[in-house]
Amino acid sequence: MTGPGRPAGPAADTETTVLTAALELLLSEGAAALTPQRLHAVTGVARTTIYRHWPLPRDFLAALIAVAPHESPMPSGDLAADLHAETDLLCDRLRDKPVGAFLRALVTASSADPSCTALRHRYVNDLLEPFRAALAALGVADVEEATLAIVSPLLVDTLLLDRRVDRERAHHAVEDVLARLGAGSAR
Amino acid sequence: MTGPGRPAGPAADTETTVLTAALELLLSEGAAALTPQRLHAVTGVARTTIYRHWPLPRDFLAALIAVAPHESPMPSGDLAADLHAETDLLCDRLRDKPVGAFLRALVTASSADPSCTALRHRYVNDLLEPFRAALAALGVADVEEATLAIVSPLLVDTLLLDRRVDRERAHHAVEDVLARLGAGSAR
Amino acid sequence: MTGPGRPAGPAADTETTVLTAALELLLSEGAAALTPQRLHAVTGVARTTIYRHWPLPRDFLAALIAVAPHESPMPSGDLAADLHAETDLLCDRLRDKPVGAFLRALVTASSADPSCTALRHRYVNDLLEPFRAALAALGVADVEEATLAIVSPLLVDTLLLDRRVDRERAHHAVEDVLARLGAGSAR
Amino acid sequence: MTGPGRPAGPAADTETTVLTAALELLLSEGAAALTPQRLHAVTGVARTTIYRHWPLPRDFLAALIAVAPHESPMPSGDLAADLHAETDLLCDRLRDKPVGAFLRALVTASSADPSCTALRHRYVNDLLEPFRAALAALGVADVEEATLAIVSPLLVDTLLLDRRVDRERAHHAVEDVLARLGAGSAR
DNA sequence: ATTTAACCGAGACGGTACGTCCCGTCTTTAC
DNA sequence: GTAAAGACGGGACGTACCGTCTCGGTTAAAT
Repeated sequence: MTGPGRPAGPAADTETTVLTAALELLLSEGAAALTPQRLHAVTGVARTTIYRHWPLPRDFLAALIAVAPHESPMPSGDLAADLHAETDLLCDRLRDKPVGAFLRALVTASSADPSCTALRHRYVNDLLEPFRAALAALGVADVEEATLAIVSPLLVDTLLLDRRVDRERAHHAVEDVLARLGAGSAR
Repeated sequence: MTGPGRPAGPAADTETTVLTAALELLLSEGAAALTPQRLHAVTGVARTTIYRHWPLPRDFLAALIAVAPHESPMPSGDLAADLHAETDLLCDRLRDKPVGAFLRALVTASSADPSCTALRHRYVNDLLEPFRAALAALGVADVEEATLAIVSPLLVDTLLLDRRVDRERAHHAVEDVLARLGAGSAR
Repeated sequence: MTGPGRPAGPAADTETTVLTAALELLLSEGAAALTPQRLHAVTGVARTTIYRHWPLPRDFLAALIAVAPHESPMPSGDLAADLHAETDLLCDRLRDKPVGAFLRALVTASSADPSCTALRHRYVNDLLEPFRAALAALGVADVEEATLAIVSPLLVDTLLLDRRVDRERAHHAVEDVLARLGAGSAR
Repeated sequence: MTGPGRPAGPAADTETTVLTAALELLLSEGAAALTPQRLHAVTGVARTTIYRHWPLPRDFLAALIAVAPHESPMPSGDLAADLHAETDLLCDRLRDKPVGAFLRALVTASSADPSCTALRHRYVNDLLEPFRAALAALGVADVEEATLAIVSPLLVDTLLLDRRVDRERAHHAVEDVLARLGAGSAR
């Protein structure tokens, strides 16, 4: 219905103001701080307005994830090299980048709101996807096992042990997978 | 109306009553439900009493972990067989046993209360310790890497992807480690 | 269960609702009943709302006193007659009118919260003021002494002895003051 | 920590210990502070013990009043002089002596606990009694009116206006009563 | 130019939970 | 019998958020 009146002018930059602050809050204080009250206090945007834009708590996380860049910078030719590059990228994103905070936030949020688990699955799968693709292209037998063999130590180090990811071990794991691949194909 | 004053009769064993209910709550509704109010509603124990016993939220988790059994039932002779047994045990504990819930709870809790991270580290390390010990006894070069190679896929499956642990892949990972050990010693 | 959120419809006039009930409570149960909890139970207004309007206990008393009428209905010509009329009015207000309850409440409240003493002084002085003015107009030597000679027996009867004020004695006291005035001027 | 159980040695004189502290508390913080909890904190006497000795809050006040000395130091011969002496005594007791605090406490307490009003009446009447007796002996017509004419200004000054009693005015009131008596008897 | 819809701000309100404090009763242990 | 220590249920307190709703004011199209 387009009667007389102002059509959907996306109007102010409220959204970006709030989401920027939301990201800062998420990184500095965790997912529990992502509350309308808190965002109002930080941004000055009225509480009412925030509720209008993101009625449910999970909407903040969803919006943040939607905004976050998913760049997979890998148009190389060498499949093995690509795998190493992808590993390097993930290590970077897990260190001081929002990925670690996002993972914690998603675990926390879905413990309170089951409707967040889907979000969490999507986010983790988006992290794993490049590895699955690369390993599938390499002809690995059990793609999922190989993917987790490379990625899961990094996640556990970050999420459960608060250790900095060990780049060397990560590449070592990649080489193991590739070695097993060669041995298998050579057999 | 029961009027003021302590109820007559010998006091019920408050601690076990509450902790039992707390465990049930943790398993059924997650860490966010582990609140004095909720425990009062479930157990009938007065809110005040609960605060008296566990003044801080983290005290519930600490008490539950302290109570939970840490049985490591493995006095076998064959080191490799022991590793497989330990793996089986962990798979069991991650399925329908409290371990998964504990991990989620610890991640959630330490996101709100930094003083819980120490608890989380201790708990995860207690999970990893048997593997570290077994692999060290076997003479593995990088014990930590091998431990995570076996355990971390299981944790990621449980914690982030809500998939049931894949026992077969777990044992496969154990064999890979053992095979690499043999190859390394043969080299 | 009505769910969260503000109830629909234009908000009832909360302030008058609560203050009316507060006055009734004060008269029927004394100052100790003037508590947010109690007012919530009586009026149905949410406890939170009550705290928003009157954050401190003394705010109830202040609001009630501010609302209570301070009518001094006396534009007569005969000064002596005016004094008797004022005395009658005070006797009325001390019987079954809120003044007695206010006095008790103010004594009670200022025993717990010293910031109420100022309120009490103001209230008592407002009671005494008409007498001071009338006696000053009559040229009484020690206005304060004469004022208290008339008023204080009434206050003590009401406040300390729970006796109904004795109108006859009050007027007798007025006449004594006037007589002494005549004797003094005649001397 | 000495653990539960009655401590060794002959029990200290609990009653006087507690009542002494109670008096101090009453004078320094008002009647609202006369609570078992508070007295335990001050005296170290176990809460249980305090409840056993004074089950109701009003029991503290009753005990304190019972202990307080009611000395009426007046074996003179001259009735008028005795009245002035009694007035002086009351002025003294209302200044920095417990009487003022007792009065406030009794008003406060009876606003919460109606069973205290009887106590209050008794206490006030004990204050008035010497005056009533003296005035009756002098043959005053309306004893009650004369009593209040002398005493009530002092009480109002102390209780409602927080002013120091005006000794001069008090004696002036006494003389007024005596003068009226002479005039009446001379008529 | 005037309508008209979309948006924002400020704030009131009912409600739930929190963590604390105190109350008054009861138990247990010790003298 | 009396005292101390302490556990317990209960009630109230004051605070913090939450989520909903009302009421104005502004702005930018569309008529």
